[in-house]
Amino acid sequence: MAREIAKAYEPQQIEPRWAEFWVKEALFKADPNAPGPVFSIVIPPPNVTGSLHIGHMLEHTEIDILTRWHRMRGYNTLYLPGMDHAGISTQRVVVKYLADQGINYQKLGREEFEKHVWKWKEEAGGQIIEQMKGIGESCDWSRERFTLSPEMSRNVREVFVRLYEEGLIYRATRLVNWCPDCLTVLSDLEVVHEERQGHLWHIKYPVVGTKEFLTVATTRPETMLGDTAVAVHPEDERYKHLVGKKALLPLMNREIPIIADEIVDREFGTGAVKITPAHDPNDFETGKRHKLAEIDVMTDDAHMNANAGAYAGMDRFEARKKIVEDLKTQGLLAKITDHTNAIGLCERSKTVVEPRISTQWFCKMKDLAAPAIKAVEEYKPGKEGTILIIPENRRTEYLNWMHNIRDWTISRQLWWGHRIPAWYCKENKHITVARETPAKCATCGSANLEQDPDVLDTWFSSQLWPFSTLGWPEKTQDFKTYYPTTLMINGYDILFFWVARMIMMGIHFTGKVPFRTVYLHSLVRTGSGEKMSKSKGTGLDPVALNQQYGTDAMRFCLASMAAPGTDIILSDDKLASARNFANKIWNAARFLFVNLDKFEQTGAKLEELASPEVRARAPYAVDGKVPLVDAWLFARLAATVEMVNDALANYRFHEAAQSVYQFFWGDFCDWYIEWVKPELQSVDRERATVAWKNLSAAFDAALRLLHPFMPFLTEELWHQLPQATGAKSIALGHFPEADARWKNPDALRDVAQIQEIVGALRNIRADLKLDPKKKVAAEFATSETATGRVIQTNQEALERFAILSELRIVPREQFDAKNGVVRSTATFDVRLMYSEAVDANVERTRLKKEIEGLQKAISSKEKQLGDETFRSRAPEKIIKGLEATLAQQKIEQDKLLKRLRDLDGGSSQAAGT
RNA sequence: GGGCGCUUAGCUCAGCGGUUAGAGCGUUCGGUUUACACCCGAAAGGUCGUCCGUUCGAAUCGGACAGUGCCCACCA
Repeated sequence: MAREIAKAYEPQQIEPRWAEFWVKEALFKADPNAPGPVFSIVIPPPNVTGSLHIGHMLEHTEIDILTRWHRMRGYNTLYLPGMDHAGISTQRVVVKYLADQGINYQKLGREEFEKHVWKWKEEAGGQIIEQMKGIGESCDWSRERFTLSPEMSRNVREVFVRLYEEGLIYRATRLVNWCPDCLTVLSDLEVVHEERQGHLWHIKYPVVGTKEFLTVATTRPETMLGDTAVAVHPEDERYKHLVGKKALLPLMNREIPIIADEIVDREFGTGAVKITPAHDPNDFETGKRHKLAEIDVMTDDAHMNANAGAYAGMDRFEARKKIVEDLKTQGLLAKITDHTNAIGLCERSKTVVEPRISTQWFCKMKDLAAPAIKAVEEYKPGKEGTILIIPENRRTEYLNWMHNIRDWTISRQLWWGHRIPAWYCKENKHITVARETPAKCATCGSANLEQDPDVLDTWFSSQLWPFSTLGWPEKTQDFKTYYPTTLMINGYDILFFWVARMIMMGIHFTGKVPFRTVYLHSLVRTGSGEKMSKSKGTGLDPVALNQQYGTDAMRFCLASMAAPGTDIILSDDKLASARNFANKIWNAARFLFVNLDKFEQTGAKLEELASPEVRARAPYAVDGKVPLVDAWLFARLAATVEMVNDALANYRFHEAAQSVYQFFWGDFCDWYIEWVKPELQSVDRERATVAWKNLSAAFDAALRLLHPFMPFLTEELWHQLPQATGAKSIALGHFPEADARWKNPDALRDVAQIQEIVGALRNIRADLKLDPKKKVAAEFATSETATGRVIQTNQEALERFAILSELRIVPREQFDAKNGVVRSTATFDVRLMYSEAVDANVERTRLKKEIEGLQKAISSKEKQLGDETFRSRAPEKIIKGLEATLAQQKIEQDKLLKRLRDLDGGSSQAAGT
């Protein structure tokens, strides 16, 4: 069969086929009863509204690399996919979607709206799952989960009720973060702070019964309408006489007390502060201490309400302007100064958050946090119940945050989400919290019940993800086998939102940590270092880039940049480089297949040359001896496998990627393939057969090594290798092992020596600008007998690589360093016998530079070795190493100096000047 | 206000106590070698931000400073 294979790798032609194949064949379906050690990972569920962005691409690449790698090494592997219902985000998206069609969601009513969201989810949502399938993630699609499915709802209610019964969930009236745009309360984490240039307005409050004014400074004049006191520091001499008196609140003409409280900072502003308990967290506390009234002056959507007198109905910022104007008119505005402060914005809508008094549900965190802190603090490798967080600095961040954790506002004034399982009786407002809708009030027995209209924070259900997706609270086989999960990979931006809470809930409800290791990956940033964002137009679309460069190239590129702890800046350059690598692999395969066709034409049976069994027995020998380059390649392969295994075990994706890149391109293509070309075409069929067997075995191993990084390309090419029946996918095959048979330090050393000699000769040729086709003779001498033998037995390859007409090996003492162009190292001398005029000046400059470099190295070593303290304190190994290198460098330098002298001696002749 | 990073070749970044500091891209030179110009060969290019310290030895550890980025934080 002649293999038709495109000249350049075209991922677009290939990827969809395998993506479909992997899904259709349910290739990655996990079996909890399968043998082997377990590797389980649950996906950080992407938002149902989302499409794949570059951050997912990185995260999923890392997850999928590790998943495929484990699976190929015989682990019982589960990669569980799913999505998050993403309360606020989704509700916002669908509200807008409806509004675009002229539908007001509030008029629709709750039930109708929910139906619309589900419908929207079926039609437009979940795009990301299709995209994940398209990029070939090796998930078990039969276990796909959704945080708002009936099973998850049951779990959420279970958890809520238990926490309520344990007193860890409670209802209270507090000052909370209110988003006037989303019309819901937010948790502290959902408020993002931003430094803004603002002002400090100094406002004069007349003191009742005197001619005095008390001037307060505020950043938010509009809230003064709700002031219920003015506070000064009890020790402040300036104001002591006013404490106990009353101030007349400007614009409202309401008398409010002047109180003393230690919270006031005498240094800040005027040292007097207006107290607005309903609109400021500090003031709220102060108000409680002094039993002040709380006057809310705003509506849900941040307009002034009836309590705001003349300003009622105005937007809060308009009101601010108007109030400042009015104060100015009345002569009560003392001054305005510049002031920068960090204001809180809603994470979703970027609206300025309004602190507001509200009755909400909270989760008490301190007790839940304690064991979760312990699990991380007491981490030791292999110690049950402890968790490793990588990188290290995130571990510290986690612990700091956990030690200072505060209660979590879990209710949301939304319709999309898990409805709070609490009912109130209309008569007495008693609370009944229950798993199933109750028939009557648990306290008074009233049947007149009304469910709490609110839903839970999205993260309340996501925090249950690692166990709720595996069948909890039932002890299913999945749960028994796959929980605790092995690993959690996600971005450090949701360490507190999600990871911390999963750890707390996992421990609390299952008695076990939810995962053994957390690896927090980098964020992908724009060229200017900002976090990529679609709204700012700074995002890169991975789907388009995958289309352009190929998913494998994208994966490889991200992996090769994913050094732990540093963020990634992606660029076209790097993607192109990865794409070139894919193409390189493709073309190496083409080379292989061309040979394969040639072999078939000779009547050979491919199965006898390269069936999996044949491949597994490589490397093959000629006359009882494995050819040097084959031994070398397999030794390099073993070393690479070890590096990759070690790197991936430590989440060092960039090192793993770099190793396979170097192996495939540098070792396999540049040296091995070039080396064996003549053997493959050898008329000696036996010789050619061995070369073919070793080549195809090496290629097969390389494909398997590459597979976790580049699944599509490797799957495609692997299927074109001669297969025994029943081999379904490379993904189910074995990852290469660093086989003891492959390890071969001698071969590594010998080929390195040859590479060095070839390098020296090529360097001469390039210096002389020799015609690359012109074959020239060379002379070689060495003091090492082993090297001499290696050169002799590999003379043909050496001549080919250095384009020599012949390579003469001479005894050391017969080596003529005076003619031609010479390169020397401590162990060998090599001379290109090129008689035409050599520019002596160029040669002299090169020699001088090299000698200078050597001299620097020699001097520093001599100095160090001459130092008695160094000799007495440095380890033996270092000293011996230094001495050995020094000796080599001296030999080399002597040779170079001698040549420089020779050159100077005959310079006028050679240079022709 | 606290905390955490980063500063290494023109660019983007690895390396994080030991011998002449690496990669990719870019640059220069030379190539139509029948797998690949998404290629092959060669080369140039760095006092590892500055200063001080620890050490026999520092790009690597500690401190200060200067730039730069991020996270946390209820001083109006």
